[in-house]
Amino acid sequence: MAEETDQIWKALSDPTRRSILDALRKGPRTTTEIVEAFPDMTRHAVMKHIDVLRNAGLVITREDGRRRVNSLNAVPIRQIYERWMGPFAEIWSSTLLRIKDDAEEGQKHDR
Amino acid sequence: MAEETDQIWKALSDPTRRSILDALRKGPRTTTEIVEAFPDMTRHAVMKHIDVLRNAGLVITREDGRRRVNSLNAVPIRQIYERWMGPFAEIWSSTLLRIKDDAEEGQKHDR
DNA sequence: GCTTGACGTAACTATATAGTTACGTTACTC
DNA sequence: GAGTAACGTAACTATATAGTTACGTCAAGC
Repeated sequence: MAEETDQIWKALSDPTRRSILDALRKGPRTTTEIVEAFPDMTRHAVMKHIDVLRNAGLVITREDGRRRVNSLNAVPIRQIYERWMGPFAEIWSSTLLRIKDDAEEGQKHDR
Repeated sequence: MAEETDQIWKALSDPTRRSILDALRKGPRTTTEIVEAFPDMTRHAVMKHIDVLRNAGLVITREDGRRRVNSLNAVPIRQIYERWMGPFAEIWSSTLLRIKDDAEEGQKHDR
C-alpha cells in the first residue's frame, strides 16, 4: 500500500478536514478565514488540520505578506477516486445480481 | 455531517480494511479466509477490522453453520463517491483545462 | 520603533484506535 | 459424545490522534 495514498485517506477521514476542503472548493481562503469558520475550535486545532491536509498534498499554501492563502489541490482526491473507487464502480451495476446469487446460495445450504 | 457517512470514511481510512474490501471485490470470503490473508496479524485484530467494516455497512455477514461468509456491500462507497467526491470532479476537469491552457499559452510565448 | 494582527512552535492532556492475550461458545466430524 | 474447527467476548496495552494552553516570530501600519 502506497504510504502517500494512506496519508490522503487518513486526511479525508476527519469530518473537520473534509469540511475545510468543501470550503476551499469555492476558492482560496486565508488561514484566518478558515479558522473563523470553526468557532467551536481553537485556532491551533484548525491549523493542525490544515497541516495534515497540506502534508497529504490536498492543500497548497502560498505566503502573502503576513497572511497565508490556502488553496485546494484536488488531484490526490482524483487519484483515490479513480484508482481505488473505480474498480468498485462495476460492482455497483451488478450489485442486485450478486445479492440475488447470495440469497440462492444461502437457500441451497438451508434445510 | 451525517454520522453514518463519517463511519464509512473512518472505516476506509485504514489500509488493512481497504485491503479486505479489495479481496471481497472478487467474491465472498469466510472470516477464516480473510484472517489467513493477513499472516502478520492475529485473528482477533483482523476480526476487529471486519467488525468496523460491518458497522459501517460495507460488509454483510451471513452465517453458514459454524462459518461466517462475508460479502461486500459497495453501496456506501458509491454514496461517498457520488455525494462527496462528485463535486470535486468538476474542479479537476477545470484544472486540467487550466493546465492545458497554460501549456498552450506557454508554447505561444516560447521560442 | 512600537503595537497589533497573522501565523508558528512546543509541550501537554484526553480520547480513540489498533493490536494483543486469555477465556468462552457453538457446531461439525469422527 | 469427545475432539476440534470456526468464531465470539472481555480485558488489557501501546500508540496515534485531536485538541488544549503557553509562548514566540514576523510583517504592516501608525
